[in-house]
Amino acid sequence: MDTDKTYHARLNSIFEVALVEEINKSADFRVFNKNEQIITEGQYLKYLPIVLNGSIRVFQTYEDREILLYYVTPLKTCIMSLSACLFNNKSLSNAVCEADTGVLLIPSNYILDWQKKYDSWNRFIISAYRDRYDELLYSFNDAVFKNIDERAMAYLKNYTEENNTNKVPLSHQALAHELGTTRVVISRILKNFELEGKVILHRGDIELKK
Amino acid sequence: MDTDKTYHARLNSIFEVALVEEINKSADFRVFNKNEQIITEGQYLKYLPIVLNGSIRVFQTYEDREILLYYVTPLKTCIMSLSACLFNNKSLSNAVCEADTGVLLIPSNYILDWQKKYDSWNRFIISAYRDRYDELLYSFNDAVFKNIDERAMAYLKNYTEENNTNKVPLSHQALAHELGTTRVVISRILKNFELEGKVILHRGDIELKK
DNA sequence: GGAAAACGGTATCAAAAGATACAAAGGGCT
DNA sequence: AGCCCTTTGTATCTTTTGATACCGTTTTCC
Repeated sequence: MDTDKTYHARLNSIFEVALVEEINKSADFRVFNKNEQIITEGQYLKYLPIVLNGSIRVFQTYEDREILLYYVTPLKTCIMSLSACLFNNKSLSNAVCEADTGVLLIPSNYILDWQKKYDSWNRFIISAYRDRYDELLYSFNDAVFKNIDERAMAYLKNYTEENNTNKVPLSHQALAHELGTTRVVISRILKNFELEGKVILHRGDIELKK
Repeated sequence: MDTDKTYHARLNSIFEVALVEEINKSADFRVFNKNEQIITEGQYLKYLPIVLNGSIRVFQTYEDREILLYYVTPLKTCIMSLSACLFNNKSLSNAVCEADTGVLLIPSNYILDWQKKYDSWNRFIISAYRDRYDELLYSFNDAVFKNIDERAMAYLKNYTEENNTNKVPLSHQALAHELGTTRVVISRILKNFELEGKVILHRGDIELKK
């Protein structure tokens, strides 16, 4: 768990000093447990969450299906919450912790306030939207123009690069879910990758060979 | 073409009075011709466009393919331009007029300025991002979870509802492009729709039956 | 230890979608 | 009228993906 110090240092790396002070004054810090549901569809929100450590999975449900939107990782916020807060709408999505997660809760009335006072807050908010949009656009293009095996390999490569490892700790089922397909399809593809010498399969994780 | 009056009335419907005055003082109004390219990939932007009439198609190119992002319609802005302006990055997309189009050009230095002064501007900017995100999310889910015939029908229905007509003025080729597939596939699907009595096909447009 | 759940392998069949090729019709232009 | 380009119709073949079923192994939990 974070000490107060590292948590300050982190905020200072993206916000101006005066804003960090305001945050410390006005925001609550809360820790949620792994698998705890923070937000449920239909709920009104009074706080904008900023993750300090851990990770939150954000998804919608549609016709019994869970539609993964994104993960909120440290120093990021959740644009679905932002939209809901700002326009005082019901949340359209759910948020569940992937791990024990420390979150700053910004009371929603400060959002527009800070927009008016702090450039760094403005950039933070806009970047949040922009980054999610780019991410989604990328996924969309992949989904429309690429085959699943390419998408799967891209996912594996991306994961290993971002997390600086060569093992992706997902079951076939979980990977299928990430890509919006079914377990059998993923098993088939991964087996082919293994035969081609591109990966080594273990129970519960996939090892990417160089 | 718009007179000054209707153009004022339009801005007043979304912005506070003081902001409309600032816009009139600081922004350029320009008219572009149909098929004129306003923005090219790689270009730096000094202005944020707000469309007053007409329509702008925004797209990226990737491996010889044109990837349609969205259309900018009246009283909307272009979030790709916004991102480029705000972070002083090269534009990642192209913008071409679909029709003769009147555009307000906001010098980029005013964007953050107005964020600090006007609630309505804040909401305008955030809504712009939110709406595009929602739009793209919707398309993404369709692409991943639905068959092309469903997507095609959804497109037709959506078009006729939004434009209050029962004819969609697109060639099969153009519709294929909208949905990221090929002409033959669309022709096949539309022919089926016709046999099922759902549409009537004409050269250059598709008529949706009730 | 034993039952239940999660995980992974694999075969078979069906459906969806893409690729290619060719023909015919419509519409504009000289 | 004659030419050309765009649009549409359609057949054939292949590839990709999904659906279902069944089995064996590993893990988890009482």
